Amino acid sequence: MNISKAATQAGLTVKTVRYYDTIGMVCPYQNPQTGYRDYSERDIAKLQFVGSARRFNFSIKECRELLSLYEDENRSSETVKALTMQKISDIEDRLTELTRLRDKLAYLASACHGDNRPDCPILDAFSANNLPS
Amino acid sequence: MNISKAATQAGLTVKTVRYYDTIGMVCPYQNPQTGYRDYSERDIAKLQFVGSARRFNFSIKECRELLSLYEDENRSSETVKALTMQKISDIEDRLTELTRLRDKLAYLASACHGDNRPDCPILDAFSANNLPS
DNA sequence: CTTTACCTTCCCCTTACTAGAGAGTTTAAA
DNA sequence: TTTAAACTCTCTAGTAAGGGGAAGGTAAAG
Repeated sequence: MNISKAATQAGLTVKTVRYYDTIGMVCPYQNPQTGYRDYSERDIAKLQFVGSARRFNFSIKECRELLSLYEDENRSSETVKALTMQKISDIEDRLTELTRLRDKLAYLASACHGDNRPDCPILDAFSANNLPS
Repeated sequence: MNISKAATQAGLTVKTVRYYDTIGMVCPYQNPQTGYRDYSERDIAKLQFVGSARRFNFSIKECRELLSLYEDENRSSETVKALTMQKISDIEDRLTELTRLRDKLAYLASACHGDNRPDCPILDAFSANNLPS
């Protein structure tokens, strides 16, 4: 299967699929005459797997780990679960941080009258360096 | 004031402060003999301002806009408020997305026994491409 | 046989810095 | 006064994860 069909099947762009080859993550057979890549069903499955994991916010490095577990017949689910729990924890930290950020900004916006007068609590807050934490 | 004191005052690293000079955001006087940067009080204020805005998740580009508003005596708070409201909206989109992501991962993790057996619902789910939305 | 739609590699661009090399400068101690 | 530490400078290269586009080869359809 050529690269654009492979990309479509996996819900990725051609650029991304080619990138996954160059970094050694999903490397299809490559015709030595033409240089064209030829994706097998197994390659497609791997691309789909990586695509899913990426959409779950796993980094390329983590995708590599997951992929090797995925390909390992003798794997245990222990490692995968640990990786996933860690990822959940990361996401929750990020959620906390973003929520706080939004609340701060909402507070500032509510205090800003938003008309043409030159005084502005938002800029003042940035400047004063005494933001509500 | 030398660069390391400037950085400390603004709660930034020396590298970052130097970077802000090279990209033309906060450019101090530079001694033509030694090449050493010399930060004025005004420069420090700008660094602090940018530091705050960055901590509020404003991009460098947005910081430039805010900075020009900050420096413009005739600015209106309208623009600043609009920028902030947009940023709040961006953050809320991101919150929604991350929450959904966490819920999906939590669901998968709960289905995974996480022991030494080789079967793993998480990997199966990534592979099957039929994830719960 | 030609046109169009692919494919390839190659290099630069992005964001917002960070790390480190190699060389010059300032400051404080001996 | 010398010397050594602690600064400073520029420059290059790297990060994550690809995107954009050029120059050139190839495949499939008419």
